Amino acid sequence: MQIGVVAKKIGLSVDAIRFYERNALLPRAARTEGGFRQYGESEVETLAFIRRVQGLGFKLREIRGLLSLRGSRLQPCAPVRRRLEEKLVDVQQKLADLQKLEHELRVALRRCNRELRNQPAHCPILRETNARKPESAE
Amino acid sequence: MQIGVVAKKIGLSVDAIRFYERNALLPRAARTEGGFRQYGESEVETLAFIRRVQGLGFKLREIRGLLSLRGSRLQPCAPVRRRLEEKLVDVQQKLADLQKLEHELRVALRRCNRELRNQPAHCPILRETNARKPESAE
DNA sequence: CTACACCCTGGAGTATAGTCCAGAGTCAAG
DNA sequence: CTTGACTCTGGACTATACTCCAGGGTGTAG
Repeated sequence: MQIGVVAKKIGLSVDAIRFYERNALLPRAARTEGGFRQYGESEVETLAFIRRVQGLGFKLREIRGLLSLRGSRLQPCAPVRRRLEEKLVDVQQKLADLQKLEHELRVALRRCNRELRNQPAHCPILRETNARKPESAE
Repeated sequence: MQIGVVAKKIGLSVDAIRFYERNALLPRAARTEGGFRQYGESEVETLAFIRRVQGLGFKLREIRGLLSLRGSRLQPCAPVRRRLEEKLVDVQQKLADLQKLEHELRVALRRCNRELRNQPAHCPILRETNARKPESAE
C-alpha cells in the first residue's frame, strides 16, 4: 500500500504519517525504487495503535515509550498498566482543576447576575478593587 | 514605580509585563527620561485584573476583549456575563471530555488487570487486533 | 569615577502535533 | 509522449504564554 491508501484507511493525513516517521513513532518505511513508501498490515496496525492510545490521552512522546514495549518478551503489560495509572491520575487532577474552575465561573456569574439586576452599569468582574481607566474624564 | 517593583507586587515576571505591553493588554507605559517604564496604581490594577480573569480560564486574547469593556459607559456587565457563560460552557465541555477519557482509562485498566492475572505476557492494550512486530523471529 | 542593580530593545527559543508549501520526481492510463 | 494523480524532501508556519538572551543604557551609593 502506498501512503495515501493507508492514510485513508486509518483516518490520518499523509502528512501526519510522514510526521510520525520523522519522529520515530514509525520505523523508516520501505521504499519502492522510485522512493515511494510501502506499507503492509503491521504498519497499519501500528498506526491504529497510535490512534487508539492517543484517544486515551497519551502524547506522542509517551506513545513512543509504549511502542517500544511492543514486541518485547518481558511482560509488557505491567509497565503499560503503570502508565495507564499515571495517566488516570493526570486526568483526575485535570478534572479537579476544571471543577474548581467551573465553580469559580459560577460564583462570578452569580455576582454578575445580582449586579445586573441592581445597577446594570457596574460590572463586579471589571471593577473589583475599583479598576478604572486613568484618563477617562468623567 | 518601576517595572520590577510592580512585578514583585503582582507576582508576575518583568518579562511578562513587557510581554503584555507588546501584546496590547496594557497601553504603552509612560517612560522616564532614561526610558524606564513608570507605573501607577491603575496599571497595577489592570495587571491584577489580568491575573484574576486568567485564573477564570480566559486566554490573553479574550482578556484583551474584556479589558476593552472597562471604562466604557455602555453597561459592560452584560457582555462580560455573556463571556462568562461561554467560558462556562467551554469548561463543561472539557469536563465531559475528560470524564469520558477517565472512563476509557478505567476500562483499559480493568482489562489490563484481568489479563495480568491470567497471562502476564499478553498486554491487551499493546495487542488489540493482534499488533506485533514484523521482524521478530519467534 | 566606579560598581552594581536595574532597565531597555529586538529577537530567538520552548512545547505540541501536526499542516502547508515549493519544487521536483513517479506511475499508470490513454 | 502527455496528462493527472500521487508522492518525495526539507523547511516554514500555526497557536499559547511566556522565558531567555545579547548588547547596551540608567540610576544611585560610596
